[in-house]
Amino acid sequence: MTDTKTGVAGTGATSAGLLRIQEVAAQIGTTPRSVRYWEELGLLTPAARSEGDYRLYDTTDVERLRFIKALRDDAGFSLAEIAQLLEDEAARERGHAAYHATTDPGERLRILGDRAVRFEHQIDMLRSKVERLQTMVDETEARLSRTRAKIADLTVDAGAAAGSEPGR
Amino acid sequence: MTDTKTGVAGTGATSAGLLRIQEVAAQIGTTPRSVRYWEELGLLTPAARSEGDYRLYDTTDVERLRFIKALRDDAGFSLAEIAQLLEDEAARERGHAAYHATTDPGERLRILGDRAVRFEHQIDMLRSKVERLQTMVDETEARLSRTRAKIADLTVDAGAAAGSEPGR
DNA sequence: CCGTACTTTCACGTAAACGGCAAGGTTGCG
DNA sequence: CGCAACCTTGCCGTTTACGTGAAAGTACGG
Repeated sequence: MTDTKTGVAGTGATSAGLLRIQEVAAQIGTTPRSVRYWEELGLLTPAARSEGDYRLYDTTDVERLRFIKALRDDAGFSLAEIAQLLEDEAARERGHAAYHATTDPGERLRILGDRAVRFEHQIDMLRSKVERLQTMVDETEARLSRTRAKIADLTVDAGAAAGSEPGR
Repeated sequence: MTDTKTGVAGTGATSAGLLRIQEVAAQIGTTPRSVRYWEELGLLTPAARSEGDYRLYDTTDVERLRFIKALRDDAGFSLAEIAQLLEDEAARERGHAAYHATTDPGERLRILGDRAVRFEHQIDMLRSKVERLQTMVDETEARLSRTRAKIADLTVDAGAAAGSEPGR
């Protein structure tokens, strides 16, 4: 029962922990077409290809795809904006390779510093969106409060006497 | 200098506090075309037309348009979703008229209750989006922390001796 | 080795959300 | 009343983010 992905034919991934496009698409809740399109826009690179040129994805790819989807669905960023944010991520990945390529502590510190700056940038973008959204929530809650106040007034009026018009 | 909107010809609005499409568009930061399109989708109704069929907007219209824009830009909702949320708002407006049309406290309570429910619905939608966004912020912050920890380690290493590889 | 399901690239189709233009009517200062 | 600037309703064009085949290759259990 742990084998949800195999379906009918194929073990899913050739032999390693690599998945084919349909499976990753299903895992993150999208379609193979979208994943290919995202790749076409430079949002990710399949990490590997099979003998017959099948796209093969590893866990970091899946994470990345999930992040993309979240940025699109939850944050409402356009793929172009996401491309900006992931240009950062891509640089980070390349930085990861460079990081292990060097032993120079100074170089490593520079790479890590860059990475931190990129994260801070992402956080800023997300936070500003959270704040604006929160403002909308607050405003709507204020309206709700006013409506509830009116309801309370009316309820009291109904319970007691029917005098003059209250908040008008 | 307080007359930013008039431009060259016209007082902007015929005589009352009503504005023409270009001015409201400018005020909320969009184009007349978009405003007309939003109207076409049923997101709002111009509230008034001039003698020559010019669209005329009042302050509540502007508020509504601002809300629409915020939902689109900040919350990232599609116009279709906004239409859903504003179907509520539209009902609210109609409810407003109905509210003043009746004197029956029971009827008024029902109308206010409906309004409150609509607001709650809107708040729920916005809040769930805030939460998902906040999760993304948290995750990114976690990564930032880890990166900073690495930096600290490296800095200590550099300041002291170069022993074995730390967190690896 | 065979059949079926999955995958590839190419290409065209589409819904959403407008942009832009045309042809004609409106406003309103001068 | 004249004319510049703005508005109206079409209507077609464009960008984004995919959907949907078509034609051909691949993976693999039987």
